[in-house]
Amino acid sequence: MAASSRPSPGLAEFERECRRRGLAVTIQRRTVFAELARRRDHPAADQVYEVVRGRLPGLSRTTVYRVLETLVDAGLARKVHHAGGVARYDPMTGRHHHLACEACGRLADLDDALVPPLRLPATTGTGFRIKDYSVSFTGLCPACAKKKS
Amino acid sequence: MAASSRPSPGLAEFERECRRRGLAVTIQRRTVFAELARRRDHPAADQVYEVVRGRLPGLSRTTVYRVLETLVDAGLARKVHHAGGVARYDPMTGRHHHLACEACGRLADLDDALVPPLRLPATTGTGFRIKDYSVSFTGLCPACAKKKS
DNA sequence: TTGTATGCAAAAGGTTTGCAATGAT
DNA sequence: ATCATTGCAAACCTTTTGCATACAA
Repeated sequence: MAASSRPSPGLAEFERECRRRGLAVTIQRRTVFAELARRRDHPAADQVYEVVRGRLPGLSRTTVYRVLETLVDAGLARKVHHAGGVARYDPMTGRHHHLACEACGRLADLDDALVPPLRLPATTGTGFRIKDYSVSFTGLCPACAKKKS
Repeated sequence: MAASSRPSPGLAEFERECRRRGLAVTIQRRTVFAELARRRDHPAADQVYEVVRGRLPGLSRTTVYRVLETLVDAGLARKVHHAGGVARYDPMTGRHHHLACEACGRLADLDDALVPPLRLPATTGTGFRIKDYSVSFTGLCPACAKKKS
């Protein structure tokens, strides 16, 4: 389906970016990155931890938090804050948008190609320098829409 | 300036809504509401607490959290989650958008009239039922833009 | 008077930090 | 060999919860 067609950066790009920044390519970083890149559901740090620890016994939760933060700093991931107060991570790709279910909090991606392009408001009167944008569509996910009808 | 022209619900509307829902109109609720309605910077619960306690000595932080949640349930405020992981509150009004500074986390409102209307993506292929949307413009606030140049 | 709302204190997440040990370069 | 990274445990911060008291209706 269109909303999940968005490509994510591969391991090759990950290693290149680490080297470029002088970051050690550790097994923890590689595995966390691979798991995040694979997913389309904006996992929270803890969700990544639960999966990756299966492959890396002895992995520390702290490390997952630190690696995710490192990925954000390196421009390989984004940190997003939606309902619930927990930070969620999004593999970095081009502009894309979100569908947020107001009933259950589920979050899905929406490809930019499906959203009519938006002219950036030229002058906001605030002196704000706009670089990009992202649209949050709110409504009901299929499961919750079904429940309500 | 245009971005701050958005009106917010007044005390009258607040009291009417409380009565309609059988909520007691307490001094705490009135004062927290008034403070939130006054502000355009999406304060966190703690920021509201720090101000309101000045007017209401003995006010409990817990109460501020509870009152804000009540306002959200009553449709008088919105809870928004942007950078930082702390919940921030927005006096409820019509559709509006946000300017988020990616350097300092500052958040400002942007009136819907300044953003070209967006046709909702009709079929997303996901079965999602879209009801509304909000655009987050990211970039640099005036202060941070200045620092970087 | 009756039941809701508040205040306090303690608990409950999620996330960060200090420090010694480990591992990548 | 050297410095960054990891793991552990404890600290931190925001938010929530239980319960007795106070207050609006």
